[in-house]
Amino acid sequence: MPALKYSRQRESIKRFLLSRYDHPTADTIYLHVREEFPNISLGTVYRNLSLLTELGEIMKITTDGPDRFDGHVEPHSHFLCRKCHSLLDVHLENEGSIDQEAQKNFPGIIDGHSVLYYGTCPDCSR
Amino acid sequence: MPALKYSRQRESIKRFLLSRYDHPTADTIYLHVREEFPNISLGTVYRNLSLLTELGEIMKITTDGPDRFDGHVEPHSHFLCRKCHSLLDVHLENEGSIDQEAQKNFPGIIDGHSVLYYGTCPDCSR
DNA sequence: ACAATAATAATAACAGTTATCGTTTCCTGT
DNA sequence: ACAGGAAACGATAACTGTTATTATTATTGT
Repeated sequence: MPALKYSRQRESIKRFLLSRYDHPTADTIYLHVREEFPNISLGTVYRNLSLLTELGEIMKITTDGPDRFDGHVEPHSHFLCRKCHSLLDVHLENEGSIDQEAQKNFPGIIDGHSVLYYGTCPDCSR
Repeated sequence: MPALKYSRQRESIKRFLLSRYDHPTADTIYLHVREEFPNISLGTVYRNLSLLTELGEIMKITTDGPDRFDGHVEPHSHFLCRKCHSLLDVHLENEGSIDQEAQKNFPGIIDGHSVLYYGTCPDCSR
């Protein structure tokens, strides 16, 4: 693995994700960071999102449609609105014990999980 | 919505999924069904997988990489091996109460969920 | 058997993402 | 401060998985 080297673009991507709670897509991130770095490339955004995900500094959320990214890595779950496709945070009381619970009925080694809820978000349900 | 009309190809796809517990991808399904229908098209496979999913007769599992399909629709969760990418079933004791649990801390309407566990499968952990 | 229409096979188009490659930026040692 | 090496960049091509298009075939109701 090559030595990590600072980049202003990566810094900016991470700052943006930390300021947001709506789990933007790579494209949304690209459009935003472009205001600070007008000729950043979409490839740079993807490369840094992968790198930051590997480093554990951000979290990638795979759903139907494009991947979404979260700068807040404390364990929590997500909710996807079937109508407007907004992705919201859900904080479970037992987030920490989910793996052990499943481990009881499973012969392999469980070291993580992701939970995605579906339904209608507050805005769409009125 | 147009009236549903029988097709032998769709029947075959569903039969295959019911016989399997390894959650094959569209491509795997295509390769298999081709033994019975040598000139079935990959598009036909995708179209029928979407249709069967909408009808609730099968279940689509979105992960990193290609979508995978499950002919067994009783509520249950899944485990993805980080090493060999095999996808296995996990049966939780409280599968039915997961939505209500999360509903306590969430202002929208939750009507479903999907849980994906990560780790090392029995085969890979030795 | 016939007409209506859903489903098909073949293939093009598409979305999201990853890879390539020549140039720029960052870092380290002098 | 400067130079050399390597990581990161921007531009763009390539790739993967999936959906859309269209002319033909299969299914269904009369």
